[in-house]
Amino acid sequence: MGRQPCCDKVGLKKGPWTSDEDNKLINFILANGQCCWRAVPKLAGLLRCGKSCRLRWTNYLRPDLKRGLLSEYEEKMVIDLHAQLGNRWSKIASHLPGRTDNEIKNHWNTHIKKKLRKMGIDPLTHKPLSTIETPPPPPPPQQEVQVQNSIQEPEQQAGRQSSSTSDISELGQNNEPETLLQPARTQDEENNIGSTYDTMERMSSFCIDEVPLIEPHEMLVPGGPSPSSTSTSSSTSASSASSSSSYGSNNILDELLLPDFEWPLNNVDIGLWDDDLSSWDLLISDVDSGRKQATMFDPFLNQCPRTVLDQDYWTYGLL
DNA sequence: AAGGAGGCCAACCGCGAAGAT
DNA sequence: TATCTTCGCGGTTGGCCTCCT
Repeated sequence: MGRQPCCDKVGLKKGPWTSDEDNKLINFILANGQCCWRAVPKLAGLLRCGKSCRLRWTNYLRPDLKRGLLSEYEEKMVIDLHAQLGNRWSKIASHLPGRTDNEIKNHWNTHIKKKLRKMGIDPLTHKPLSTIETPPPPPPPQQEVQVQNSIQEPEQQAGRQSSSTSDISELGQNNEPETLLQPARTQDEENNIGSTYDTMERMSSFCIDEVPLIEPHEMLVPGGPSPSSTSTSSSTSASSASSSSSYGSNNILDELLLPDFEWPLNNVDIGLWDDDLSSWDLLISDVDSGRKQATMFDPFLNQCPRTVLDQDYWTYGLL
């Protein structure tokens, strides 16, 4: 059977996204949630294929994304996870809230690989490049246990960053060759890894990876809620937007007119794309504690379709 | 200051998996 | 069961940016 192209190539735009396209996509997804991606471009009024929209959203526009370089701790997690999972970037990314598989993949290829090689470690196998130079491995503790420790004691890890090299080396040496060369794992093993990193995921307490899926019949049709109305203060919150993007998408929040939505700027200064998510946490915890602050979001909550907003994780996640 | 080289990263491509018919 | 559709993943590419000469 012939495989159909993901979209009609004719007439569809490719290449860097413009801020206008970003706005359309953001507005559409904020208003409607994620539905079938194939339908998104049409409904959002974009000349892109659904795949492109999904990528743009997941890799760049999602509000929960962290921007900027991976921290030492995140980097170490990536290395540990890569040793266990191999090039399964999406799996690795799922353990690093706010990071995308693409981002991790890029970081791996551009930074970590080099770092490891510099340290004398083969980034593919996580074993020493030259076994001659390395001392015999210490009595092998369980690798999973080691990883678990590294996750459960982030502060300690940070405190002994200088020893991270040896940690990684040990990790590599402790790996059975077949484990290293066979990244594929059983479901049980993956669950194990998942539980291993639960702590990390809980630490974040903020993951809106799951923008609610909605049924097509629940979807609002373009251009979303009251496209004619203009946001009064969205640009204020955008003042701290990260500059990490190139290709004309910088400061998209400066231009982004979220539908009738005012960020609660009186109390919390939030940069949507700030590296520091503490403001988000503050916001979330405010909402969480008895939802006293729920009124902060009224303007937006009232404007969005119920199918989207009456789900707790959506409310907590995005707002 | 100009030009070249390499780094970096957003986006694209093609494949496989999973679900629907 | 076979075929089709859609989505997600991993590898790769293209082009901007920065550094070096």
